[in-house]
Amino acid sequence: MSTEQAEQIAPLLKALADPVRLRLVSLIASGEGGEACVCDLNGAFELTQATISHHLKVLHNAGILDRDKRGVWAYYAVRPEALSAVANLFSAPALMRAGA
Amino acid sequence: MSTEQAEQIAPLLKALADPVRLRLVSLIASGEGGEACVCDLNGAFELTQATISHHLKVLHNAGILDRDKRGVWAYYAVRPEALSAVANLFSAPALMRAGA
DNA sequence: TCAAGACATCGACGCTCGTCGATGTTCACA
DNA sequence: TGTGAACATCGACGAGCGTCGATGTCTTGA
Repeated sequence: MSTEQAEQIAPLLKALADPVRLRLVSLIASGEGGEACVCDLNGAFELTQATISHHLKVLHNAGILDRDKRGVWAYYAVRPEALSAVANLFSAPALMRAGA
Repeated sequence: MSTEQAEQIAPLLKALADPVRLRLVSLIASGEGGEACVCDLNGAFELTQATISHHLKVLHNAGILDRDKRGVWAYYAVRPEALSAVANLFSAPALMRAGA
């Protein structure tokens, strides 16, 4: 694994390396159509709306979530490519093995 | 995905969410017998020996690497279970889908 | 017994992160 | 036009992280 590859994938893992954000991704992925409304996500955590919004922004900036504003509501959807990129990285035979 | 699950997996991802540590795991996994000597790892980075030792400790504490001291040298080996746990998490159908 | 080497640990430094209250922005509806 | 609701952004705070030089610990071999 090259330095460039590592520096490309590390931010993805960094965005996912938080319990709240992991649950957010899980909730959104398991939502209807693979998406969820922020209004529903806010109630699932004992955290401020500002904090949830912050975590969603981090996931969005990392390319893990897509944002779609419909009227007053904002919907986030998971980008499956982002998650499969992580899955492939740690599956054999993958980049972690055979001197990739 | 439950809160407990998220709090259990997040530290694993956190340990891997660093370019240096990603390359360390890759180098060790691709080494002979899936292990590598610290003396060889030190030369692969433009970082202090103390910093490499610190990163190895983080990976060891997270359960990703096993440590084995042989005489003067220390060998680190990858625990495949740790990596496959991450791989399975982000593969469909996995915890991230179907309301797990 | 002593010196040198391999690796871990310590203490410190800037920087980033997670969280919050407060405020801003945009939309729907009266 | 104005009011309330949904969501984003801002500024600030304490805590944790990555890195370093210095030092400690352990092993080997002379």
